[in-house]
Amino acid sequence: MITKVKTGFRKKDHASLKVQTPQAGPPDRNAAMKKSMKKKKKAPKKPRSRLAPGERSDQILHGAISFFAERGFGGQTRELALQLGISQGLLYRYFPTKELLIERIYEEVFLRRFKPEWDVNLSDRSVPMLSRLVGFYLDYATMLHDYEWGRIYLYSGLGGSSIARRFADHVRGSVFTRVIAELRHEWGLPDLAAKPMSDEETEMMWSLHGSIFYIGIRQSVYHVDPPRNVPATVKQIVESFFSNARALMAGGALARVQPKKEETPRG
Amino acid sequence: MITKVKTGFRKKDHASLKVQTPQAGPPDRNAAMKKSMKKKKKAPKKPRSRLAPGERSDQILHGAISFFAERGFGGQTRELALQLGISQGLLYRYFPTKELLIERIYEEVFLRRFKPEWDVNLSDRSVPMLSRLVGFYLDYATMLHDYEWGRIYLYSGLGGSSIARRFADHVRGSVFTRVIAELRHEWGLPDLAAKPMSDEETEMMWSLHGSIFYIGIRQSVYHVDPPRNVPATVKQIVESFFSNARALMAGGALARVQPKKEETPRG
DNA sequence: ATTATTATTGGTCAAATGATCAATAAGGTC
DNA sequence: GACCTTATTGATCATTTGACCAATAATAAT
Repeated sequence: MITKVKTGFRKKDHASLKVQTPQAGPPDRNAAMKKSMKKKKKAPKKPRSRLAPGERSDQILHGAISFFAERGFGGQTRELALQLGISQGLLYRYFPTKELLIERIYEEVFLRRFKPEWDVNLSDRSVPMLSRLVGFYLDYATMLHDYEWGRIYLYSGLGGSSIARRFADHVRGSVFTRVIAELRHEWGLPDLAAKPMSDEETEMMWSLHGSIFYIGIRQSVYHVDPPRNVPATVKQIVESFFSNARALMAGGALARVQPKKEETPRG
Repeated sequence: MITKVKTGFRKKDHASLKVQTPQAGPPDRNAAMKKSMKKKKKAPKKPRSRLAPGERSDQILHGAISFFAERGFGGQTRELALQLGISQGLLYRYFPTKELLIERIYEEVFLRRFKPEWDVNLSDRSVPMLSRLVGFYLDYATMLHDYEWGRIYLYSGLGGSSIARRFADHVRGSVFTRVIAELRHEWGLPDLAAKPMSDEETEMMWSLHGSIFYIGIRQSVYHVDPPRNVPATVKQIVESFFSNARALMAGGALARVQPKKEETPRG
């Protein structure tokens, strides 16, 4: 067996640790602790708490979401365990590898938070179009602006996980399509079956999505002050979108592509 | 000295390594190599290249930007060195710690790419306001849409570096202020000295910034297809902003705060 | 060519880190 | 209250990883 002596210090330590002065202070505190302390005053020896597997698993999962949202997926299992108040080994009883745990997090964060009623409400033509749009984005924004959701979404995308791409594709396929379909109907334009979504329409939607999501990014990533009144700001953005969209969709690509009668299949 | 025997395998290895079959093949290959192989056939023994300190330092810095943009700052110095084609130890001659290297990257990426002429051009009143605005954002967007810039900006923000926050503050203090000042002048509204930037104006600017930056994010983070024509899309976004801004600034907060007489200053 | 300078390498250290497991004890059952 | 099941712990392993350094060799100076 090897007696570890704790002599080396990484350069990093000098810079990042708050107070780590080699000279002065209790000399050789580490070695002293190793030898003398059998029962430590601190860490009041909390009794083992034994949870039902389901509960513990949930607790770990949600703790891990909060932990990895903060630290990124490079965060260490030991620290996660510490934050959860359990031993590190226990993590591996419920999640065989760190990677599997992360997969579960993706599932929980991305798949569980997309509400089916969004699609339904967006299509409810008994409600005025602008109200539907504002109502939807106000609710959708609560997901986009969620601290953990936003950070995990970015971390997963930066890390190259396909889940992020798939989520973006899903947004485009559901939200974008539904909104454009309803706007087309609202303004008496050809429906999507007759004329597929144009690049301009897609970009219009991305722009709307981006400006609303960015409200969350600037908070959760850059810690810049949020809008004084978030719902009012979202409403404002959606209203601006709505008023611009009409001109763009009616006079823009659609009008340019369809009529002209020389380019389209001859009659 | 301890003879390493390489018996254990991490779970991770089973999933990620391509071919690592313990049985079969040259037995005890590692130990064999240690003893027998002096000159290896592979790795054609490339001659040492000796660069001037300045050049090597630059090469490392730019290689590190590309490397960390891809892997995040958790990327390992060994792999960075491999990608650079130099030994890992050499990194430490030029950058005493990984942390210092990262600091230099921030400096290079954030401080060096903000062009002073942006501010000048935005204020050149001999050019029509909308042209100035479009021209500025087209150029500004090339920075915002740069793959490395975007990813490093996000990684630094997520990692908690204050540089990201400071950069955002700087954008607000320079770009936002300049644009609003010019728009106020353009439309005969009170200047910023008379009436400070309103929350609505600030949010309007964030919204514009967000939708343009998000074009970059969706590419560099989520690998979603970019707009067919990026400059045209940016131009479109700026034009929409411009047409909405007038109504918002004239009829919105400003009018409400300043004169309560008639909603709009003249009509 | 010979020598001096120093950029570069390869090997190594200590701590960090994902993973494993035998021993332990909490909580239910009878 | 004794017994049994198994959730939990703490120590430990093998590898990874930031950092360090003595030996080496590329280039300039003489």
